[in-house]
Amino acid sequence: MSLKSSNRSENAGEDRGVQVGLTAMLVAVRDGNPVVLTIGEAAALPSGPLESGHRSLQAGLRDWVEQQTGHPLGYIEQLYTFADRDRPSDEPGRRVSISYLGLTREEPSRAGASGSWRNWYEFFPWEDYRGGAPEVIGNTIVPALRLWADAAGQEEKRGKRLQRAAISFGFDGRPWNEELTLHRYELLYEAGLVEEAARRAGSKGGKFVPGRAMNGDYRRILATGIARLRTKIKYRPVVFELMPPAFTLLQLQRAVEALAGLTVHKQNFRRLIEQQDLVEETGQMSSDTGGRPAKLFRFRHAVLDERPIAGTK
Amino acid sequence: MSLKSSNRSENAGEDRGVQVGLTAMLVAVRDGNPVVLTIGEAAALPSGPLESGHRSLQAGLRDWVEQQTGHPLGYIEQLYTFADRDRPSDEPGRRVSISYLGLTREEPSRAGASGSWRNWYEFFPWEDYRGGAPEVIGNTIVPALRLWADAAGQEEKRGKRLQRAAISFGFDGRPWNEELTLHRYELLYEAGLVEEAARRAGSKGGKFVPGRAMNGDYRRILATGIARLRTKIKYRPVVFELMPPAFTLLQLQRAVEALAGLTVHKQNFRRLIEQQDLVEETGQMSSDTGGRPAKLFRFRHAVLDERPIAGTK
DNA sequence: TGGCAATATGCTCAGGTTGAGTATAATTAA
DNA sequence: TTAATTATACTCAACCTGAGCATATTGCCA
Repeated sequence: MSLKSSNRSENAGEDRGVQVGLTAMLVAVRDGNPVVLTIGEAAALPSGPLESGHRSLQAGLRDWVEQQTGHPLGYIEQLYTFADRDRPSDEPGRRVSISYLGLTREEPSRAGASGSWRNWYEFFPWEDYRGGAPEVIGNTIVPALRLWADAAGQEEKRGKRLQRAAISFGFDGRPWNEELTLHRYELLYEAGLVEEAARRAGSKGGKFVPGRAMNGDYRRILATGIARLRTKIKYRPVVFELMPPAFTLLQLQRAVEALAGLTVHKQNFRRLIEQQDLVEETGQMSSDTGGRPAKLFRFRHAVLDERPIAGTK
Repeated sequence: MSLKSSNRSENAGEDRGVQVGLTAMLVAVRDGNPVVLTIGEAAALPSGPLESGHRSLQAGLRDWVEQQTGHPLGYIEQLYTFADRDRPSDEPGRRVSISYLGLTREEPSRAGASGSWRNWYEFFPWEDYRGGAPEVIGNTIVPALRLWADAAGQEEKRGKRLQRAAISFGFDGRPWNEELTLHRYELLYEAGLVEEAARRAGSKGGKFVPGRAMNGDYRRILATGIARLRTKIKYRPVVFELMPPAFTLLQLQRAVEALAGLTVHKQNFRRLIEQQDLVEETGQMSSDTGGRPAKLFRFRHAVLDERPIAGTK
């Protein structure tokens, strides 16, 4: 491989190495809402550099999250790796971030715990369809995206922009697709409708769509995680990572709805869960339903061994 | 964040930075078989370090692949990032690898092209179900996995191992699931049935399952890419990245079958493709079918803009 | 005490999707 | 001329899915 050595001379930067950062999006469900663990006024996610003392990427991540939030990590999976796009080019070295999605039962915070749990719809108000189409879409987003489409020079480009916007946000007769969270955020970013985009462009101006902005790429990581989770609950029983040991079917349904940002048909939901043998009765009943008492169920952990696909779809 | 500074003193290694490697699994379909681009006697994949001259991760990857193989990259997507597990702990610094999947129409190699295209079933002979269950599964793999299960101490552990093996490889009455490629490779690795596992453990011995081994984690990356592709063709029209500009429906079907390692029902396949409007007639006919001439089709690129989900399932 | 609101739970049904097959057409090679 | 090979149209039963109706238990309140 003579190529390597010939190339090396041109790029002195290589020897300096690269800063590798680990970032976690930690999710729980609280009071029927999806929440994420944030630090620093909800503008950042728990994160820190990969160090030589870390035995693995996941071990490093656990280290940082526990140090910064006092919260232990349960189920985690890798989301995406990217080179920071907000990094000024004159800085020495560069930064690569590896992001992870973690699921947990949100327990009462322990000694030394810090950070705050935020409803993820604070960051993405347009993603919550549980009460029907969010008003922000019709009031603000669609008009703004129409303006953005009109700003395209040629007619053809205008049509493409409009079509993409309509598919992403479900207007002009198109259906809402809850899995497109990342597409939607990227579209808003491209259209300059989120603060992060203006920040990067250097321009402070513009009118932004509602929704709390974050530092760097953090909100993008959230969007990636939401999209991943919304896809994954359909074919893997990951919701149960977010549930207490015993729960009613309605509680389970509410958790799924919280993540998906959609309501589902109650009877069909129960049919789905039961015919897949995802749960078993504990024998107990819950009486604090506000109506007829409900059976309590627990997750059948054996399904993890029994079948490669099983979920809430 | 006082935590950071307090931590930094304990880990001098952090300042040295980390070597970040970029690795590509480049896929094409040739003569109805899936092929991957390898270098160095088919024991490695095109790869190289991220350098400061690279504007992005993808740009860096393109650089290395073009230098090492002379082949330009088309469609690419990120696969997974991992810290090398074969790295001796006494080496300074550490290495992080970011792997990508690339799809291309395999064109006649250009000037300066090197590397060789290999049928991916050379590396995973047990993954090709197109001619029915591969003999290697019944002859070699199942018996070896039964021995491995028996070697478990307790009865309960033995049962779990056997169940996992049966699910992965589709025996004991369980169906074959072509998407479990990565699970299968990891199971064989855990059972010590692939050369890479023995290499890592230091032991040279053991009898291995047929299939060409590779250096480092390369075969694991291949397994990840195959699994990703087999999942993805079902809901995104990525097969067309691998097809020539015009093709018959049977050629398209053969490409899908090559990737999935399965045969499909011809009439139903056509129904699926046509009712999704994935293709349009070119008006030409192909006469070298060996039978009745077939209409030639091209991919309707507009579907990429029209719908978020569309594929061969 | 009786009615109402809220929830739980069982069942039906129409429409669409899917897997598998039959039937027929148009070529080439022997 | 026949057989082999591929293309293409159509059918059908089984299953899955979305939507709704009906009834059962509870707490709360007038």
